[in-house]
Order: sequence, then structure tokens, then C-alpha cells
Amino acid sequence: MLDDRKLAVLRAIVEDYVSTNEPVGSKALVDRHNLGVSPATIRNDMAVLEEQGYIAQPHTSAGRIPTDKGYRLFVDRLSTIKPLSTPERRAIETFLNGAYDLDDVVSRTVRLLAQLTRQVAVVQYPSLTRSSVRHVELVPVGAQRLLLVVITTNGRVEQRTIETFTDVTDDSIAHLRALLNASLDGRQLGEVPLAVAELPAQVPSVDRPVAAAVLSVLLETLVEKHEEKIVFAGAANLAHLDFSQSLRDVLEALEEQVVLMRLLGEAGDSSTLTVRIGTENQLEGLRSTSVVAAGYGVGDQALARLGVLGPTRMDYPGTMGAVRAVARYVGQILAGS
Amino acid sequence: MLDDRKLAVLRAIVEDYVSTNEPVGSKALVDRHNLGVSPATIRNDMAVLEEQGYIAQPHTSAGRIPTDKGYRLFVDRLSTIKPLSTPERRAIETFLNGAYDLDDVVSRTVRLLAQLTRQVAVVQYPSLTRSSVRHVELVPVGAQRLLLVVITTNGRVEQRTIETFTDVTDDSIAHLRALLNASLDGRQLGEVPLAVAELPAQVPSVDRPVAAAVLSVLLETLVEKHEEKIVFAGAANLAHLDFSQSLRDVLEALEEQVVLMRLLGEAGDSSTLTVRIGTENQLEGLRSTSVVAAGYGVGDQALARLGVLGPTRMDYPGTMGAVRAVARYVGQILAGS
DNA sequence: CCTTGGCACTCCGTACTCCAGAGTGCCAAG
DNA sequence: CTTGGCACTCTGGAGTACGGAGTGCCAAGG
Repeated sequence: MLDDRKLAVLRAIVEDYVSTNEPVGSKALVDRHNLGVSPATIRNDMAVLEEQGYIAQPHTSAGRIPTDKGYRLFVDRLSTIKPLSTPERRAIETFLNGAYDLDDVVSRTVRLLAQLTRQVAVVQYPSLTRSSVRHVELVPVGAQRLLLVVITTNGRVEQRTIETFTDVTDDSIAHLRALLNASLDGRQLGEVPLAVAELPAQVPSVDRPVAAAVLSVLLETLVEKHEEKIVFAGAANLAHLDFSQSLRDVLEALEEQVVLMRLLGEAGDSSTLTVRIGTENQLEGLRSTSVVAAGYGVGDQALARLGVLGPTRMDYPGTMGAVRAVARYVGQILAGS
Repeated sequence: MLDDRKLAVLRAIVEDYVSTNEPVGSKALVDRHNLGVSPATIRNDMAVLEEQGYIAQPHTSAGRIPTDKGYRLFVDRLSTIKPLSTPERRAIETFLNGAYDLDDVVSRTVRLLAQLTRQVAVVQYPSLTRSSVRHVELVPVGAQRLLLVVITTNGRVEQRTIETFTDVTDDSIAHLRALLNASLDGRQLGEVPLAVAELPAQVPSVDRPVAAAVLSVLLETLVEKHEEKIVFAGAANLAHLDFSQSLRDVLEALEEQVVLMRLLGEAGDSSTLTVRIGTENQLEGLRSTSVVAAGYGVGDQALARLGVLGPTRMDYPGTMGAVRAVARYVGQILAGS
């Protein structure tokens, strides 16, 4: 269907359009890439590519620009991920090594990725499911309120306040705390629900209501909340693009955790790069943006995802290289901590 | 210098310009406000106002727009803070009451304020200086690393990892933890540095280096880090404004914690509203934005600040009302927890 | 001394036309 | 299948004209 030269033409169109942001014509194409044929020949090829839906022209008698389908073919078959330069690698290292905290790792990562790609970076907090409980703390706060703190092996600390609605004696709290630690210490988070189910039986009946409240909050905290937390950076990089009308939509999407979740997509292997181009991600208002995302984590197991959002007219090889490199490095950092 | 009618003219110009976003002329002015005089008279007044620097015209033969100085006079003398409507108050209540967490309070507050004012909201995390230590936890994490967790009375949890560079026995850790809690529990954060200074003497000399590392991290955590944390929301509200060239600058400023700190300004009384108009805040790129900020906290003591950033052409009375109301309500929430 | 109507003037924004340039599609020849 | 030629289309910028809004000034009136 598409011979080698037509594919070369498509690649050249994508590359030129990405770098110049202007529709590219047949003459410019033969000038900048030595294709060894004349503009007229290119025009014939372009007509075929257009008929098949890989490129389009904004107006009659303008150059061609790639369609989403064209970018898709480019990403899948015509490009190779561009490795980062040495200075870039070094920047990643020095920047991320300074982090002292999970929060800090995430916030540094997102800023780093935004700077590297000059686009909007999005990072999801690592999931806890693969880590274990290291310690549970239960502290009275004010009259009828407790603070529950769970410390996990990957350095994460989750906290929640709990309304008890009745006064609780210090003894009861101490007892409950001891019970929790005895039962949960060292346990993988995935096993927590089972372990928790057995606990109420061991609590004196007076404290049952309080224990129930604590346990339900504990489950909520570990199982649900943290999965959703996502941060972004680099919104300023959108401004110099000519988004104009849809800029507002994009900014709105970035402030919606749920939307960002869907954008980053399902967690898979750590190493897999996902690219969603234009209308491939269903969201209204993100029709002209692409997302390059990857899982990151320890070993092969992805803990969460991170990625970059930019215009469909994006440097895919470079962006993919940056996302992959950062994802790997963050994985190493997390493994070491 | 400026008689009552000239002030009324200035007020009318500000109000009209804010609502229409177009330079306002003498005829439109007498039509919309019943000033009881003719356009020619208004023109004379306008000439005076312009000479004094309160208004300016974009071009000869265009209407007038307020200058920063004009807005300043308007805010100081010509406007009264607009109280929120009942539905708005109710929205604040229901929205903020659902929060279960300090993080949650802050993130809900910032989104609420952005929505109420349809501008960019900025909220600083509450300072810890007025609260007390409720509990200190020290947990081994991996081989040569400790996790320090400090729980404070206002429900905040601070965490940091510490490199020890040597192996530490569980006994040493337990001892150090007991020591920390004995010495710091219930102490106001302001007093912590003094209390900490006395601790090393009570540690066996073998553990001195580790203790020193822990204490220095403890001080850092409580005294420095948390003061800087600031979040924002509502960037999408900037898009529909015609910022165009400076939009990038504004977005960049919003991602710089330090810049946001300076924007919110010094903490003063809880109840004081601060308004910085245009060039009054020295920052490049924020020349055409204004900031309305207020301290919030428990009682009269401000713990931190929150505010709104928008174009100088802003509804000051409405924005000030929203900021004041939200600040008060957040104070109540914090006092109750 | 302030206010008012009249009037000439300035300038913006829009609409319109015109033209060059870039790019295309098609065709016939190699 | 490739290529040069050619007529055609469309965009974008430059130039021009013009209505409208608004001003500043002046002289008259209260």
C-alpha cells in the first residue's frame, strides 16, 4: 500500500511540521531532505497519503500537515526513541538525588520532566500496594478525635483524623495501637484487609465502635485515597503554543485529578511507553493534545505512572526518550530508599 | 483637590471598566449613572483626574481607563467590601466541612476560592509556630536510614528520612525516641530549639552522631520547610482573560513557591485584607495583575495567608469579600480541629 | 467660577480591494 | 513511474477609505 518512499515522505512531513509549525509543501520537502526525486513526484505521493488519511491540508493550495493517524504511523513505525544527551542525564541525576522525601521526589520529578520536555508534566504518586506496613500510630487529638498515621516501607506516610463521637481512654488507645501494630507490622498492604477483618474480635466490647471507626478509616486510607493523587507542572509551557481557544480546556483538565488519571492510563509494565495522540484520548478539549506516559516503579512492577502532555504537533522521539529516562531513574531512586 | 463629584466619576469609571472591559467615555458615563450633569462637565472632571494620574486614555480619542493609582484610591476610599450572598456562604460551609485532613482543608479551600472569585486562588499551608508537638515517632527504614515523624496539635504531620551512615541498634532508637517524646511532648514549636539544645548531653556517646543528625533534621523540618509550601488553583480562569503576552509570565510565577510567598506578603493580623495593585508588587511579569490576600488562623493570630490573583481590572469589592469570608471560615475549621 | 452645548479634530477598528507568493492538480512527454 | 510545465486556488499582508466614538476647546449662560 505504502512503499518505502511514501513512508519517508510522511516521516519528513512530520519532522518538518514539528520543527517549523507550518504546513509543509512538496518543494520545501525535496530541498530539506535529499529524497532524490522531483517535487512533482512528491506531490503524487502526498496525494496518496492524503487519500489514505495520513496527512491533510488546512486549505486548498497550502502545504500538508500530519493527521492523528499520520502521527500514529510515525510513532509506531517511522521513529526511534531518542536517547537523552549526557548533560541531560546528568541533570536528571543531580536533580533527583537531592530529594529527601517522597513528596520531594515527586515534586522534583514533575518539575524536571516539564523542564526537559518543555511541556506539561504529570506524575502520579506511587501506589502503596506493593509496599508493607512499617508502623501504625494512633494519637489522641482534641476531645473526641484520633489521628491515625501509617508509615510504609517505601517512606510514605499516610495520615487521617477520625471522629470517635465518644470519649476514649488513653488505655483503650494504647491497647488498640498495640493490637494494630502486632497485627499489621511488616504486612504487605494487599494483605491488610484480611488482617483487619480479624481484629474486632480481639477488642473489648466497650471499644468496638471506636475500633470499627479506626479500621474503616485505615482501609480507606490505604486502599483508595492515595491512588488518586496526581501533580503537574509546566503549565507555562502551554502559553507560548498557539492553543488559544482550547487553552482553557487544557488547564481545566489539568486541575481535575480524575481526568489526569484517565489520561495517564492503566498501569502496566514499568518499561512500557504509552502514546495517545489527539482524538485517541476521548476527552473533550484535549482533542489537539497528545500524551506520552510510562509506568515507573521498582523492578518490573509499575507502582504508578508519569508522563507528558503536549500538542499533537510534538517531538515524539525526544519526548518519549525523556519520559522513559525519567521513569527509569525515579524507579531507581524509589528502589534505593 | 478632588471634590465629591470627581470621586464619584472615578468610582463610576472603575465600575464600568471592570464590568465592560472597555475604555469608558463621558457620554456612556452620564447614561449609566445618574450624575445629574452633562457629558461636557464630566469631561472637565476627567481631564483633572487624568492630570492627577488616576485615569489614562489608551489613545487620543478613546475613553478612559483607571491607572493603578486610580484603583488604589477606589479600593481605599470609594468602595466597600461586598458581603457574600447566602448561597455563597452556604457553599463555603458545605464544601469545607467535608474535609478530613489538613491537606484536604487546604486543597478544598484553594479550589473553593478559585471558583468563588473566578480567578486564581493561592493558599499557604498554616504555619506550625503556634501549635505544639503532640508526638514524635522514630522508625527504622532500611539499613542506615530512619524516618522521623512529628505530629502536631493542629493535625499536621511532618515527615523526613534521615541518613545515619552507620547501623543503629533498635535499642538506641527506642531510647532516642523516648527521650524525644519526654522532652518535646506538649511543647510549643517555638520552644523546640531550646529543648533540643539540651538533649545531646543525655545521649550515650556512641549514639551522639545519630542523635545529632536526627535533631538537625527535626529543627529543619519544624522551622523551615513548612513555611514555604503553597498551592494554587484556578489557572484556567486566566485563559479567558486577554492576557496574551504575559500569560506565560503569570503561569511561571504561579509555579514558583518563592514568588508566591512574596505575593501573599507578610503575615499580619488575621483579619487584615491586603491589596496589591499592578506595579505595587514589584515582580516582572505581574505588572498587570493584582493580589488580594488575607491572613487566616485561629483567633487573632494569623497562621498563614491566602489570596487571589487576577487582572488589575478586577472586581475588588467582590473579591475582597470572598477572600475575607473564606479566610474566616478556614480559621474556624482549623480552630475546631 | 462652574456648567453647558456646539464644533472641529483625532484616532481606532472594520471593511474592502489588490497583489504577490506558495502550493496544488493535472496533463502530456520521456 | 517520473518529470517539467502550466493554469488555478487560496492565504496573508499592504494599502485605502470611512464611520463612529470620544476628546479638547471655546464662548455663552447661570
